[in-house]
Amino acid sequence: MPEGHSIHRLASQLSSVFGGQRLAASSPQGRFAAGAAGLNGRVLMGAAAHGKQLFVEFADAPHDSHTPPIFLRVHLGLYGAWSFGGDRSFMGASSIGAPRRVGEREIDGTPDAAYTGPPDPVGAVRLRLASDSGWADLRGPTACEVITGPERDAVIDRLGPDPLHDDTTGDDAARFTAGVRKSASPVGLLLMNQAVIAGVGNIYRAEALFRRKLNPRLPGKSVSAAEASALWQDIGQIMRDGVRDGRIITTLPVDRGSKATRVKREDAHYVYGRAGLPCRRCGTPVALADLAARKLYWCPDCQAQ
DNA sequence: CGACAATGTGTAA
DNA sequence: TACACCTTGTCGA
Repeated sequence: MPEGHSIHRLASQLSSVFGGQRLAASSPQGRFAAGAAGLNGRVLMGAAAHGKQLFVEFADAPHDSHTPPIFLRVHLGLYGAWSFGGDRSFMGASSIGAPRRVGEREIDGTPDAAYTGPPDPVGAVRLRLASDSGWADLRGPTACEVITGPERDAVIDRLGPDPLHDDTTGDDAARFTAGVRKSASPVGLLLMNQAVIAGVGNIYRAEALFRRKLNPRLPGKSVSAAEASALWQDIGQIMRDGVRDGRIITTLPVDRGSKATRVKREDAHYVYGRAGLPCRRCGTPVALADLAARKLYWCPDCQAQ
């Protein structure tokens, strides 16, 4: 799926194109008809991400402080995606979510100079949001529901710290470090556990462990506090890069085959999706194994321990 | 056209 | 550990 960086981009996009506006909501596919009816005609107040969870806040009126807000909770799962279109105010990504091919960039949008309204829905559109100036279509989410504020808080409480949130006090880093070091589970599993760290998926898992030279099978309790902290910092850096770029690029320029400014798809990662290909650092073939029903990639030499 | 894989998670056994 | 979920694109027959 879209890992945490894509969900943060989505939250920004939804806030910037729909914030403060009264929206029409519908479910062309029909599977979210009741939920869409509950959102229809409400004002989108803002959107926020926690890990891979997206929360969109709706109010009855722009400055209504009497009626409690309601929240749309969306989890894209493995293949969910949003697409956008509209006039100049819809500049930015036109598609965020599951890519056509692994490593593909999220697609840049071109504004429609003479926007007259949303197109006929293509495929299975679970939810369509539309303002006077544009539209957003949601396809294939694992979760799509309307919930209350306390229900949203309960979802967030079950999640670990999100490395894309500001961590000015260091509390989040400390929570992550403690979560790793108290567990006998392999660190490669812990990074995929959203209660330990929210937003990391299979690509960031593989790439962060390579960059820190950590063996994915190393038990969490064997990771030093200093190394856990460095891992947290590095994940934060590569995920912030992902938010900026709209794609996951974890290689340093020195480790890429091409010197081109535009990073080629095949040069974007160290180990993810590179089973059998030579490691960019040492030339050893990248290994592949199944771990908890997910593909695990690592360099047996660079990540020997 | 069918089979299959894909940045994921929840449930049952 | 398996598979259900349920969407899209790709690849092979």
